[in-house]
Formats: sequence, structure tokens, C-alpha cells
Amino acid sequence: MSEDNVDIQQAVKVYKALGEPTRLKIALMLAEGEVNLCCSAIMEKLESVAGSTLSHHLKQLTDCGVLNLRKDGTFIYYHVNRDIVQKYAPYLLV
Amino acid sequence: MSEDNVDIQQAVKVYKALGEPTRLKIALMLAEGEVNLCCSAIMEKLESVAGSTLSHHLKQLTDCGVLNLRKDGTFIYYHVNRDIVQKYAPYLLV
DNA sequence: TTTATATTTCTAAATATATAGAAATATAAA
DNA sequence: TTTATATTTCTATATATTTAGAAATATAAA
Repeated sequence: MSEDNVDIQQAVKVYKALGEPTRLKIALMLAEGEVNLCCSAIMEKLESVAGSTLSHHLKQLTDCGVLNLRKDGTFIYYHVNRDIVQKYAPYLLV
Repeated sequence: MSEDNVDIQQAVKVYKALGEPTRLKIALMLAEGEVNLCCSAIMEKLESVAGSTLSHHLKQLTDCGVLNLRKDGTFIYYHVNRDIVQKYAPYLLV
């Protein structure tokens, strides 16, 4: 597989991840001011999303590279991967 | 609804449209060199996609603003909307 | 008007995705 | 060790999406 195709595959994953309202909100929330938020803090900012649902969304966002995470005890802090976002969807950084 | 929310709704539509391999290929194909292609020409460039399927993909890409079209007789020529792509996914224009 | 071509709409089936409750895991604090 | 909190995994269900064949529509050419 060529570099280009790998790139396109990642682009599909990134756009698929961002093409859902809850996930786009999460990405925008974390892109604003380069915030670090844990799962429960994100859950509070969203309206009525179950923890298990949020967990799936966060996994999808990390799997495609839009989000990175840092573990600290029981907490997992999420933040945007600026390189990926800059490459595929710099709109989020505005 | 605020301007911002309208914007986010369009962003979701754009990213959802681009988050599918066939549609991303179409968008990339048309973004390269600012090409105008009709449905059947696009169909030839893709491998084994039925006309009805392609029609649905093209509708999704035009509905969200990624593609514009120009009718000429029986033909419909598609081309990328550079403003929209520049705003949400300039990656396609590289 | 008949024929041919381009594209869409209708319809249905297969597949994928989003959702959340319940149970499981992980870490920290008491 | 017990308890509490954070997050994930399991499981199931509801919903949405992708796909394409067949029929319909639209325009042009013969």
C-alpha cells in the first residue's frame, strides 16, 4: 500500500469520526484553548450521554488520531492532536 | 439557532460526507486540478460502483456543499466548491 | 416519433453505527 | 481490606447507511 493510500485511509477515519455531532462537539471543546479534560468532565459538558457511549466516541476519536490521552491515576485526560487536526480539519482550531 | 450552530451542523454533514472511502475518492478526484466530471466519467474512474449508488454519493456530496454541479443537456458536471473545502477540509486541495 | 444515453428515484436487503444498562476493571483513598 | 470513583467492555437494540437492481425521468439525436 502506498503512502498516499495510507493517508487516505486515515483521512476517511478522521472525517468519519468528526462526522457525528457528539464527537465533533467533543473535538471542538478540546480544540478550544488546548484544553485537557477527563471523560467525566466531558460527560458533564455534554447533555445526557451515557458513560459507555462517551467511551466509544472517545475511542473512535483516539483511534483515528484526532485525540491523544494522558493517564493520571483513575483519570484519563484527553486533548487534541494538533498535527492531525491541522492536517485534516484545521477548521477545529479556529 | 446561532450562526455557530448552523456552522457546526454543516461541518458534521461535510465530515460525514467525506468519511466514506468512495465519496472521499470522488472529492479528491475532483479537487485535483479543479476538474469537471460527469456522473458516468466518475463511474468509470471508480471500480465497480453502480450508477444508483454513485448518484446517492453525489447527492450527499452536493447537499453538504462539497460539490457543485452544472447541467449541460443530459450530462451533469460536478466540481468541488473550493470555499467549502478550503474552510473544512483544505487537505483535499493539496 | 423512436431510440439511445445520462441520471435519478424507488425499493429492499445487507451492513454498520449509535446508544445505554449492567457487569467488569483499575486506581486511589479511607 | 473495604469503599468509592473513573472508565471500559459486554450485550442487546434501535436506527442509519450503503448498496444495487429495476423502473422512471430527462434530454438529445436519428
